[in-house]
Amino acid sequence: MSLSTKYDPSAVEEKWYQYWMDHGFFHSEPNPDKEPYTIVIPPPNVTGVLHMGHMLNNTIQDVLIRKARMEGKEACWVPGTDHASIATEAKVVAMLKEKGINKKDLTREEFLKHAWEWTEKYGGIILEQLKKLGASCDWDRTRFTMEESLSESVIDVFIDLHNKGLIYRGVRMVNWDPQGKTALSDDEVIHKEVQSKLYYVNYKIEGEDTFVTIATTRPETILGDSAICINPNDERYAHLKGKRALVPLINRSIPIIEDEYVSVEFGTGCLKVTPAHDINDYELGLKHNLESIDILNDDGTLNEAAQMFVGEDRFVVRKKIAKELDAIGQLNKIEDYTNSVGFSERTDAVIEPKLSTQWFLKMEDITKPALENVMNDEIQLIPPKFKNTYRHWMENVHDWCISRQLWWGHQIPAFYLPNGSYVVAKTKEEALAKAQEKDSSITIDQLTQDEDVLDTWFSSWLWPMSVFDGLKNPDNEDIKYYYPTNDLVTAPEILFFWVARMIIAGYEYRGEKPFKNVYLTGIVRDKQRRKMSKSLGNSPDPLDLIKQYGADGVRTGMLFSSPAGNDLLFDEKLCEQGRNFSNKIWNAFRLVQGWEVDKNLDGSHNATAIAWFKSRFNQTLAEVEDHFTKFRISDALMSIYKLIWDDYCAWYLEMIKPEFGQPIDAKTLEQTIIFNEQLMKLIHPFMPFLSEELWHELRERDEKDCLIVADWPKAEAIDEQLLSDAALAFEVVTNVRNIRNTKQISPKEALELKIKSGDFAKFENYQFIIQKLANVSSVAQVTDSVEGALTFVVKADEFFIPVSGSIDVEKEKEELQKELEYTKGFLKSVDKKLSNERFVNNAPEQVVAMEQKKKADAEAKIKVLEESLANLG
RNA sequence: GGGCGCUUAGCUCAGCUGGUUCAGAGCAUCUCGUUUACACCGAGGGGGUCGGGGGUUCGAAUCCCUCAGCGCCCA
Repeated sequence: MSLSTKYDPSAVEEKWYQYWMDHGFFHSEPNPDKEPYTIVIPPPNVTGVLHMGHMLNNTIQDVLIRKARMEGKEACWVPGTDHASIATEAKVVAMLKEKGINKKDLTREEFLKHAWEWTEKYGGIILEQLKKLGASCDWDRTRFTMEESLSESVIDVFIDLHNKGLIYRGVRMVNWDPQGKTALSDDEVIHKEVQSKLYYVNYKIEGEDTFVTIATTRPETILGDSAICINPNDERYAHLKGKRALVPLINRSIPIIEDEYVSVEFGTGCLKVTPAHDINDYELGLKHNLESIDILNDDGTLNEAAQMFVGEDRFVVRKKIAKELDAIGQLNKIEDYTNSVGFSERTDAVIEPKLSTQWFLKMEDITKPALENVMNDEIQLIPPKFKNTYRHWMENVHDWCISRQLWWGHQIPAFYLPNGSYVVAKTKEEALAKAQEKDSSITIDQLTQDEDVLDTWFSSWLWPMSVFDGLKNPDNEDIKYYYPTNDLVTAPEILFFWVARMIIAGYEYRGEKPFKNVYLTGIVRDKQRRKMSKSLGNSPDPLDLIKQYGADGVRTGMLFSSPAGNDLLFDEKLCEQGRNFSNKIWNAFRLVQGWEVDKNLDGSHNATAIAWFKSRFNQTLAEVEDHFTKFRISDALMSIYKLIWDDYCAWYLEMIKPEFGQPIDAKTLEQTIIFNEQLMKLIHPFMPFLSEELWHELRERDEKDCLIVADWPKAEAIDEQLLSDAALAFEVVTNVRNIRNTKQISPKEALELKIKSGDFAKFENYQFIIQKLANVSSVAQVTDSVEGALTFVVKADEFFIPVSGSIDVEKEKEELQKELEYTKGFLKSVDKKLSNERFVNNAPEQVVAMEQKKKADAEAKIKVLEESLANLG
């Protein structure tokens, strides 16, 4: 045997991936004779490198697409990347900074040139890494959200929605990063518990000589106060109703308003309201019609509106103002206090809630079909528990803030006229025409385009359509054939950001869902349940893992424990298990490959083994299909794992294996090779490389005869009787092995087996198998108990193994007695059920019949056990 | 504070609309084994009052209530 005892993935993975690519097996074209099966990849960020989350996500997609391809569908997996405005811009800014270039010193065009260079250099890395994993994407269809065609679609959609009156400009509180000078989305803000101080400040009541004390963590915002708020039910402050107070230091007169929002317990139970600098205060401000006084510049320094400390940083001012308040006797006290403060994910600056004008999309009506069609399962979320979460979000949806203060992205196609009004148009020329309708004297130089870009999600929500050019060219062959796509595999974290919005866009622009099923994977965590992250350094490098365990090993490792929607606690041991499995398959192949054929041999003794495995295979195949329809990918893998390891290797191959060095008959070998091929088909979606390698080792093949495009097996009839008879025979084998183990009899020592059974015929087909697997020299029927033998009982049959030495009669009796007692106890419980009239009357017939069978079996067994005991004396 | 979800063997998890798929799987563990495909292996074994309590039912891991612990989302 020339092949190594260990499977070496590195030798085959590269080879087959290249082969598949060279032969165009990943490529798909619309084919009316075939059913389409489409997946669009959740486009990873161009800034990204492959992490464990991608590994899981893309392994699942590859499993689905490979299975569909084998099933004869026109399988199309569209890959691509996402331009990721904020992340990419931050990377490029940092890169420029290292080169000593400040973004501020660049024009927009200059900056974008750098950004494109960066993207071209690094943007494709993650897709290259996916190839190592084995991802069978149609690389000819690779898309990028910023490429021309997709960008045009984004702009068209903006214009269209604006024309429909769904896009508007409005003021909103955003998370402002004063260092990055941009608004951040909520998920780019990291909240940390911080040790800070609670300042108790006295506000003078206007026209009186009294004070009211208010606690705040941010005394610098006092300068932007526009009201004081008390709880109308708070009797302590009832005397303040309808009065006014004076803002300390600047003596601005502000109203004292009443709102139940104020917590009576917190602080002093009295709240200062700064609508421009706190989201809750902003809401209060809207409700009570208060003035918003924005006292901060974009860089976090105070502006003219603050009247004091103009140009100084917010944190410097915080200290100074405390001193000043103290000096004039209006600082009551300072307490230590722990609160949650938001920090920018990118710059680590403290986030400033800030009012600004942004673009919004009205969500109320446009979301209706998206909600309805998930609720009625037209689109299925897997697992379905996410339906609730989805509904909750959709029913409470806020308008979508779609503008970002960045340059990298799709620039908003709005053009401002000198008078501050604006027109929305695809180009500056079109904008001019529209502007001139308003004012014929406008020239093109007087138009300025909005500086901001659109939220990245505003392009990725079109992804399932735009990758097929379905927006610009809605009747093209691709979109008609591939849309709606079949399955989307993504993380629950972006159910709203992305999935929901794709559904919205799908119905808005094609009147049709973008996909049928949404498979939500879990988050990959480490053994301590911590999310894997770069900053924690707890994530293994996927490419290292692939080197160590092989792509097949890592793929199966990821899938061994990843039920839909549940987090995956990653452990390298899982990859090790995957690698061991690869090796097991490899060695099973080595065994078969090493057999010589003797054409004169009669293999009829293997007929039972072959028939059994056939049924077992089909039984498992049915199970696997069932798991797949429910997206139980882990379970499908586990079924195949057990079929290969337990049924094929441990049972089947052991049954048919010739004596060492002996040849095998042609028929058995051929059948075994067929089985091996069938198994490679089943495992191929999970372990594409090893299975393809063995596919070609098992037989000489034509150039295009590859497993990746082989036919997926079709389930055939299962012989249930055969399977249950075999299970019985296996139980006999296990019992004999167990006796060897407990009695310390060497596996090399052949034993005799005598069976006392009312139905010996059922063992006849299995005689050969039992002999071989249990190392039994003969299987014989007896009518009487055998003296001086070890015994065991299976069902109602008694088995004897005569042994040469003396046997410990007492110990044998003890064991039989134990089993007898257990069976009697079992019978008692069954009897109890059956004697319960209400059970017999109410339970379904089937259940009652089952109980009656249990009773009969138990009684038969008891009889045999009692006889055995009697025989032992 | 509002909403959703989880708790089953040492670990990770199955267990659909109550009844042989009912107490399961994989891993880990223990015993034995350098047999001739594989020690990245083989054979065999042990291990759980299904988070606690209560209820509905002939029958509950499964349905209802309640308590405890944990997690996530929104504010």
